[in-house]
Amino acid sequence: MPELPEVEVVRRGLANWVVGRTITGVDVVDSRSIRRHAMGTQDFAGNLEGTVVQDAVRRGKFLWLPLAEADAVTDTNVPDTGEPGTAPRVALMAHLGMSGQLLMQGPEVPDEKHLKVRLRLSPADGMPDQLRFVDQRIFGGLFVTAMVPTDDGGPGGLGETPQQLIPVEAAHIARDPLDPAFSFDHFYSRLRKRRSGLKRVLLDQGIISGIGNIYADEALWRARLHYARPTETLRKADALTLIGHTQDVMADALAAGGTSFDSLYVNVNGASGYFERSLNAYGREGQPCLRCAAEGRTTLIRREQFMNRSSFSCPVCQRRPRNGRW
DNA sequence: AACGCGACCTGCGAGC
DNA sequence: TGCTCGCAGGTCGCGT
Repeated sequence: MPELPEVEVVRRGLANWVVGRTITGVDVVDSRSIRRHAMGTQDFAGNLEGTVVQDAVRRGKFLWLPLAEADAVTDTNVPDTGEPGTAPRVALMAHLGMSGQLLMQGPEVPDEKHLKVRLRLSPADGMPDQLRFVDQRIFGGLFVTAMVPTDDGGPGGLGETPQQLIPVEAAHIARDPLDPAFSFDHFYSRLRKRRSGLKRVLLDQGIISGIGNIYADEALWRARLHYARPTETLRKADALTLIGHTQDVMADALAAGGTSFDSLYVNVNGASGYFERSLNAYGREGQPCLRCAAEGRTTLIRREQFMNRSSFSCPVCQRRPRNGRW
């Protein structure tokens, strides 16, 4: 399932293959994949056809392509800017959800079983002319929306050009740990104002983005912290260590081309990731904690339900509180 | 404010 | 063999 490193891999692929090209046609094969586009299929296609892709930008797990010269946007998601004569800047937003893929394919490649949307692109030397959105579980999707000014300045995501605009639907998403504009102090102050469990905050995309269930467990394991640790007891040094580990684990995954568990996820060029072999906690229920093993203990990774999902951790390295004290 | 939960989906493996 | 059931996951929106 794509998390931040995988989405970044896709973003880079889009930057290479799609930026500068014109969208010449749109086939919506399954309208469920554009259900966040309130005005429906015709409006979706109409807003895309004839536009030029200007950039590929990411914030957390949201990914978007700013579009030049789109016709007037009629999407009701979009607030009126009130500026007469200036159409709002629009973007094609994408979220990969659980199983979404963006694939560059030539016309000779048969439609994928779970093909949902096909964008036809103007010809470009040596590049396939279709961008396909393929999604088995349909948690992801595409929609066209307007962009509004960011309130926190700085570059948006890891796009190569500074972004002053962000799609309204991504405006509530916090900076991610790989973002050059990520501020640890800002994150820590927000964390300390929360009265919640540590993992809950790690998964809250409004406080820190890009972390999903897998990397949350991995970072907590590396930092030797329990998922239910009350945020108000977390010292700054511990938080700093934790964030350092999220950055490490994501950077490792990015270097490896992204994680893939079940071959649902493929990057924009169609190559699977292979980082899953490096996981220390996630999915390792009943297997030895490798850190304990290195220290001569045999401890088995446990699985518990937390936030209605599985949490994997080491019962020795990542202790629960005793007498309520951490 | 914090949290739980249902809805949205499909495929897969376990159990009968 | 074929059925049902539970599970996997991210995000959003609603109820408490």
